[in-house]
Amino acid sequence: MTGDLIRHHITFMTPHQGADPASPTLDQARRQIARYGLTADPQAVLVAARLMAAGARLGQAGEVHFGRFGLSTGRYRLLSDLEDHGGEKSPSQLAASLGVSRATVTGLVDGLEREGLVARRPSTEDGRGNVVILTARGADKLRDLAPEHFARMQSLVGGLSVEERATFLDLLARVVAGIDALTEG
Amino acid sequence: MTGDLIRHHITFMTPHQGADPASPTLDQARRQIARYGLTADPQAVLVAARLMAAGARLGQAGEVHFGRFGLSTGRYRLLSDLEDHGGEKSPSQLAASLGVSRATVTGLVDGLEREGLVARRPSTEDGRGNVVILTARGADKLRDLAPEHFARMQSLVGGLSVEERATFLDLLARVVAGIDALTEG
DNA sequence: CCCCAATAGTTAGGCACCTAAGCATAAATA
DNA sequence: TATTTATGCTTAGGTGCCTAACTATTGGGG
Repeated sequence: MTGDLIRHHITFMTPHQGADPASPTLDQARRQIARYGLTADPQAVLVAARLMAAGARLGQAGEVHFGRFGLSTGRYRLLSDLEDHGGEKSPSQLAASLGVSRATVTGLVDGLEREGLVARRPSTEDGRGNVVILTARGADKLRDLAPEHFARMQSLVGGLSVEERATFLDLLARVVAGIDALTEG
Repeated sequence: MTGDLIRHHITFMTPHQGADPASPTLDQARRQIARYGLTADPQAVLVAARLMAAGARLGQAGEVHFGRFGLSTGRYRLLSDLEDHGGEKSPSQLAASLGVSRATVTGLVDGLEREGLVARRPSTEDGRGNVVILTARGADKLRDLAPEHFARMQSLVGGLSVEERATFLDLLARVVAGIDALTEG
């Protein structure tokens, strides 16, 4: 029962057909810019808006995807990161490599521990530290979901050729580099 | 990375130089695929993983961005959508155009109403319905944040030329179309 | 040697998002 | 017309993410 707490997310998400509600149009961008007499480039604004919308949709789809396995994106990433590092890591290290706060790691580990996929052990080196370890059940879970997981990841970008994927990867990296520009200043 | 919301815990991250924590590498993808003897294309998996990571980072950066104005991404989108439709719309319509559940709209409107940026009025046509209206304060808020908002949106994609942005927009749209493939089946 | 700053982890409070269940009212049907 | 079904919105409960504050331990400087 506890394992299904996340699963219920997958029932919803009626795939919107036709006009994507969360996908802004060039006209919208133009109108919004014109409304206040600004000089921004509508195309640039459109790309940024579409990107943010895509990110949100992708995030939700990711939750649905991992929900199939009784996991969430965050829990999967933690499990996977643990596996990549010999199945043992401190919460602080996990927070750093996952790019989330330590408080978030506490919550993720709480959930995974309830499911028996990881366990906490006191650190032998640091009296204040813990070590999160991947249990046999956790390793099994990763092994079981791997085939479907990777197949679906592939299908996500299946609409692009190898060359297009390379291009996309390059452009995406440069946009990601621009994220700081969005928050700085 | 994403900004001030997360920046602080980077400061106490182990002075680990190197790769962006939340950005997977090709080697990681290869290793994960090899671990279970799968046949997935590492490049495709990498692109998908990077995209999801980018989406998450972008979402967080967006929260930082809108946080500057005392808003959140969801609240801004609701306000903006309202403005685009004459400043008046029902919660159901808002939910549809924002691509979120009606329950989420209830929460967003609750918050915006507390701030005085929107107001609820009973519908004159449907006894069970409400109408959410943009208040003068809400319109002011949108006007005030517009210059900085659009400037930052532009700077997000400032690293790309006009042609590259067009290419990116096209590729992004095709990946978005592949999102359904991720959840279907 | 002791005190205090830095660090590890958790807890508390907040927002956004979800599903499911609860009301109220409207529309459709018997 | 009366009953059933559908729709509009809210509420309850759950998850992930955050910041800030709190506890415990480590370790450096007076």
